[in-house]
Formats: sequence, C-alpha cells, structure tokens
Amino acid sequence: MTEIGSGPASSARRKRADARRNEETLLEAAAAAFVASGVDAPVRDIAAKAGVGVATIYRHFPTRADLVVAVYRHQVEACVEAGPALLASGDSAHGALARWIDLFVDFLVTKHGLAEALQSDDATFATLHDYFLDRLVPVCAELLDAAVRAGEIRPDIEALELMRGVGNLCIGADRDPRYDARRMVEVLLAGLRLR
Amino acid sequence: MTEIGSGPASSARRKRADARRNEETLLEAAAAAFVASGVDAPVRDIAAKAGVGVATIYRHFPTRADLVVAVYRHQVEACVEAGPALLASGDSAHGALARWIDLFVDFLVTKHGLAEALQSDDATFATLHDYFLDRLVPVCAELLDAAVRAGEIRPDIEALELMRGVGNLCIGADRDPRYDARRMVEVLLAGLRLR
DNA sequence: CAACCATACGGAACCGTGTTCCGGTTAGCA
DNA sequence: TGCTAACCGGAACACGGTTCCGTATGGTTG
Repeated sequence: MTEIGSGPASSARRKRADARRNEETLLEAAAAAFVASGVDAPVRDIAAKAGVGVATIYRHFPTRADLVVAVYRHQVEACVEAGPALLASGDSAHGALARWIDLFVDFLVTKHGLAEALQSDDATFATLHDYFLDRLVPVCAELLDAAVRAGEIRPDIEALELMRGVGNLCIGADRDPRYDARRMVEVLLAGLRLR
Repeated sequence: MTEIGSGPASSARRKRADARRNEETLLEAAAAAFVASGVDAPVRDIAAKAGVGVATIYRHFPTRADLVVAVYRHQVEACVEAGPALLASGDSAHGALARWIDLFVDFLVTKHGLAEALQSDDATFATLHDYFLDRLVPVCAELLDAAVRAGEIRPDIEALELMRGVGNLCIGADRDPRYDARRMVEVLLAGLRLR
C-alpha cells in the first residue's frame, strides 16, 4: 500500500508502453466492433480490427465482460451520477425515477445485444451483470425509496427487481420496429404507481 | 390433394416404422433434455439420450425450433384454447386478460431457457418465435380488445407488444430467486389499467 | 419366400468460436 | 550495448452445430 503515486507510475507497477498502447487500441476496436456487431462480436474480429493477436485481448481483458465494462464504464458512471441530480431537481419522486430509468433505457437500447448479455446466464457475462447491478441498483434504490416515502408508488418492489425488469424489457428493442421497449417500460412504471 | 385418407396413411406418404419410432423416442429424449438442461441442450446429448445419431435429429427436426415446437405444441395449444374460455367466464375483461397472461407466464417460467430462446435473434429460433406469435398473439389481441372496449385499459398497446414484453419479463425467472417474474408481469398489467 | 430399392440410419468430418499455449520479440534499464 | 522480464502473435485445442456418405433395413413386388 505504500505508494509514491506520482504521475502514471501510481499503482503497483507501470505497464510497458506497448502494452498501454495495445490496451488503448483494443478499447477503440472493441467499441467499434460492438457498434457494428453487438457486444458478442467475435474475439478474432476485434483482434484483427486492432491489429493484434487474440491472446493480447485475453491478457488485457481476461473475460469479455471486462472488455465490455471497460468500453462502457464512462456511460454507466454517468448514469450513476445522474440519479442524485434528478432527485434534487425538484421534480416529483416518481418523475425523477421515470427520468432516470429513461436514461438507463436509452443507454441499453442503443447498444446492440447489451441488454441480452446483461441477463444471459453465460458465465462470461457474470461479472458484467454484477458490475451493472453493483453500480446501478443503489442509485435505483434511492430513487425508489424516495418515491415510496412520497407515497407515490407501491412499496413492495425491490430496486434489483425493477432494474432487471427494465433490462429485460429492453431485450430485442432494436431488431423489431413493432416492439417499443420504451413504451413497455413506461407501462411498467405506470404500474408502480398507487392509485 | 387426392387422398385415400384411411388410417395412418393419410397425408403424402406413410413414414417407415423405424422412422416413426425414432421420432417418438426423440421427442421424449428432447423433453427430458429440455427439463434437465434447457431448450438449448446440446444436439449430441439429445441424440445420445435417444440412442440415435445426430443426423437423425436433423432429418426429423431440421431446426432446433421444430423440435422445441413439437415438444411444447400441446401446451401452447392449451393456452390458445384457454383464451376464449376465460373471456366467457364472466370475469372482468381485465381479469380474464390477467389470468390468461398468468397461464402464459407459468408456462414460460417452468421451461428453462424458453423465454430466452423466444426473444433470441438466433436464426435457429426464428420459426419458434414465429410459431408462438402466430398462435398466441391473436388470442391475446382478443382479450386485449375486450378489455379496451370495456374501458378498463389504455388502448394504445398492441397484443404483439404485450406478448413480447411479458415474454421478456420472464427471462431469467429461474436462476435468480431475487427476481420474481410473476410480480413484474403483474406490475406491467397494472400499468395497463386506466386510472 | 427372395430380391430389390427407396428410405432411414450412424458416425465421421467440417466449420466457426472461445480459450490456452509456446516460441519469438522488445521495452526499459544497467 | 547487452540483458531480461514483460509482452506479443498465431498455432493449437475444445466444443457445439451442421453436413456428408457408406451402410442397413422396412416394405413391396414377383
């Protein structure tokens, strides 16, 4: 734990320059591949696009989940930070919750296959699932609690449950223009309200 | 179209006895495998369990969807027939819809991986998806229409959309005891009601 | 009852994907 | 400049779906 902590040599040991370069390149290639072919784009494709061998991917990102998390971390964190901000915005608690869920849904439906991956029982995606839940459930719980305390929604739904339900509703949101995930989520949220 | 139509030699051409036997055996083996390992149990496993070669599966059921449909056809048809019965049962239209959806959800959550397969974009499952939608959407539409006419629910939701939403909510219903698909579906249905 | 052949069979082979292994290369340092 | 730990690329392996082909057999006909 004793660290000099100056500059890039902060933690553990500074990586070699080529390693850092490759990691960066891989992140870009992966982001591009995810947009083009969804989050389960073939490993070989990503490696080829980055101009590296497949083993290099596994060295930097042991599981696909690590790669996905690395690519989307910024956006997830943005979502995390938006929660308290919305609560403080003076809107009704239910309104804040609805707007926050909207952000989450927007994020999910614009990433091909991400919603599917989130709910997949594939062990490769387990840590992805965990990361999303770890980060987002507490935020959701806060918004949910506020709405319950305000007497606006039924009190028997857990944040985890709601997040999974919303995530599930987003599956296949692209692919079929007849299915509008946003509308279904809206209905679900309406179902939460006390009447 | 000219048929003698007597006994088992009704349509096209009577299959060989061993072929019929194998088909039967395969259906049983597949049903067992689906229970044990979900609807994407490895083809080789099913073949082994039935004591046949893999090609025999492909001859009888060209795609996995055909096999799944064959295994669950009875239950799907039961669901189809339950729709009108519930409508006629004197319950409120929304109540009938809710009870019918319950049947559907019960069916889905007890079949490992079926809900996932239904929403999968995997081409292998396309005809499965189509079969379910072809059979169930009309029934759902009838129930939905009745509830709309009775002024009990909002009129802007299509049967297809509702079915997909419900199907999506059932994904992963086994696997995680913290997620209760039935409850989420209940919330969704509540969200349909006019207030 | 015997011979024939369309039908059906089993398993090997093939293909695409994820994952691991190994011999060669190189960044960083003395 | 030379050394070495870290890193790299691609071949090799594992696994599951799918296809192919030589063989066996149910059913029919003479």
